[in-house]
Amino acid sequence: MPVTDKRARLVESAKGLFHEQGVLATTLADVAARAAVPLGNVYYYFKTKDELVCAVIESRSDEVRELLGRLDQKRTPQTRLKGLAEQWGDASEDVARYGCPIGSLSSELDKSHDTAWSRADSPLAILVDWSEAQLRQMGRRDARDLAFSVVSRIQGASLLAQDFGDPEILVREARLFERWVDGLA
Amino acid sequence: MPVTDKRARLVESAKGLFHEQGVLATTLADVAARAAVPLGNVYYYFKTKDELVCAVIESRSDEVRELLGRLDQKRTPQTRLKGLAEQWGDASEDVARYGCPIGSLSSELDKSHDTAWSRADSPLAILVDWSEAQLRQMGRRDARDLAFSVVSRIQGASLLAQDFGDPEILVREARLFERWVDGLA
DNA sequence: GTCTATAAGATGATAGAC
DNA sequence: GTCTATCATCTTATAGAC
Repeated sequence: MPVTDKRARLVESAKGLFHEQGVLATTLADVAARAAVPLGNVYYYFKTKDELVCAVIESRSDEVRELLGRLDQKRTPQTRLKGLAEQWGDASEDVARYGCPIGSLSSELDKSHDTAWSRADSPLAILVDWSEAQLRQMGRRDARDLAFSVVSRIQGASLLAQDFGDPEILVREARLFERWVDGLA
Repeated sequence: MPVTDKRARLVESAKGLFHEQGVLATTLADVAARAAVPLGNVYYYFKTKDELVCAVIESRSDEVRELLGRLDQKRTPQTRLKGLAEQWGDASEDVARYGCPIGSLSSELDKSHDTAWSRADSPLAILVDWSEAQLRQMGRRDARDLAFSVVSRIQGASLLAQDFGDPEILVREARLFERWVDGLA
């Protein structure tokens, strides 16, 4: 399974289309077309559509880890947590149009019990674990519960922003979130 | 378009299957089978699959209005809001398995821009409006923003409970939510 | 109103030439 | 490694008998 340019292009294409249209609504012909790869050639890189889905999940997880790595540069756990919410606020236009790239992906895939994608390394789980670490550094005993709360609010706000088609919902919730973090001390 | 027993059975069947498998993953053959109605007969009641989807959305909206009507019996806006979160806590097993029936439905349909279902009467919008009314009765100037926060938290927790396959996440978030409502006063 | 049979089109996947 | 052509299947939707 060589890592060629075409393979990367296919994953990138699928990532975008899965976000915009959903996984089930996206055909391999769509993916191939956007990547400028002939349909039949897709099967050289991915034996099945499920395999392509797995590759997309992995890629999303990598993105999340990269983002968290950048946030880790910030000095305090409080600013790091606020930086997380800020990220969704910055992407609010995109999220309002198509939903959160990782939330909507997880939501759709969790329905099909194809155990191909294990829950262990879900992108959402990475976010929760990281948030828990920040809250623990802040001395919170209930770090785990609060971590779920953190990701909950971001994901819920993303869903509403999408449903109402209004990016401002996400921006306002990010602001409320910042105040909440300040209140934790 | 007569309202027969069969029509009701088809809507009920679709409602369940859309929740368990998603809208796109559910075929009209599935819906017909669960409703014990021959496939061809489905088209007497619904000209297209989209029409059936609209009927399901309407039915979900009715369910929400019914729930909120029951909660309106409670004495204070605080207990009414807590009653809302309690509802999701009670259904946590189901939500952890298949996601929130209205959240996952909205999330999936918001991707397909088929304007067949107007955003005006989305079940989520009904929840937000009602929450806003409660918060306004509590004297909050920022009632609208907080209302989005209320529904956000419930929806976000539902998504995480589904992704982690753990109903307790929803129960714990409901508990945190109750404390938050008490702190608003 | 009800149901069977089937048309029409799309989609995942494969065979095999180059 | 790459691509064309195509198969097999599934799914929405319709035609038309009862």
